[in-house]
Amino acid sequence: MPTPHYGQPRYRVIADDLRKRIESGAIPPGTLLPAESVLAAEFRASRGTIRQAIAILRETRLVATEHGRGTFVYPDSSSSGRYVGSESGVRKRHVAADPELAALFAVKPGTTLVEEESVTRQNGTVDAVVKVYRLP
Amino acid sequence: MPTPHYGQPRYRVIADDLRKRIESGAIPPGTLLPAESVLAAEFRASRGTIRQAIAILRETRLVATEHGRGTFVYPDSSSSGRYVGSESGVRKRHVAADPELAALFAVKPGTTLVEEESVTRQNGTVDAVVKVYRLP
DNA sequence: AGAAATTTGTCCGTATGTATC
DNA sequence: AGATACATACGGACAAATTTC
Repeated sequence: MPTPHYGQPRYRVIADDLRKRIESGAIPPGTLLPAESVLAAEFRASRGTIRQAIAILRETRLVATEHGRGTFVYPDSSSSGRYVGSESGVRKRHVAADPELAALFAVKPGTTLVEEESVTRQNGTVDAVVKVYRLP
Repeated sequence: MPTPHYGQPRYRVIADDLRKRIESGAIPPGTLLPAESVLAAEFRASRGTIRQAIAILRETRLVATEHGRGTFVYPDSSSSGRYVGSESGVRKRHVAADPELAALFAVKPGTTLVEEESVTRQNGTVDAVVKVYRLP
């Protein structure tokens, strides 16, 4: 079989499919994605292609992968998985205020806050992660 | 031949090597990197491994790749870190890395991180809470 | 405690598609 | 048109971390 990738490449199509499953709640936050080998069988794609798809979800911070464990869906990602910054490395999302933040902002715990996350690097390695919380 | 990758994986070693060539000026800004096939021959690695290495440099914004053309060295971005030292009350403490922070810092979840928290106010009311995470 | 199974990580070789020169 | 270079995709093999038995 040849390798035609008309329009979108397969790994992007697969990534979109998985993203929809996550945002729709079909794969709830905090749970594991099916193993790469399982996804490969389901999509009839090679493991490498599946890994490319998951890499996209990882870049957008929709999931996190751990060696030997699997790929987890991040908490939050179901209803407000928006990625604003295109390439700037700044990611904006809505989070619920924990008791500490709630006290600082003088609101009830659980109130929605805006979190802006940016990453600074030095020689390619992550130097610091900065999170800024504000009221919407 | 097996596939032993003691210590660092090959693609990271190759990425470091290329990064040094760029930072030393051996590959001047604006010029092309050798083609992937050439690098593959030089490092005796597969093209896939070379592509993994270049992907790292791309994430760091050290190079940019264009389809059919090649991989260019960025015209120097040595932007220094911009720091706005707020004024007051910087609170420092140790926290355990959640999966997301762990992934960013490339450490195991649970690893100790230093968290610096500062609060900016306007007329006494909290405007924003800034949290900076670093490795100890 | 230890072995086996599972899962992700790395690496290779090959083939083909697509964009640029 | 032809050559060159990057992009996508496959399949296989082994390494390393985790979980399960």
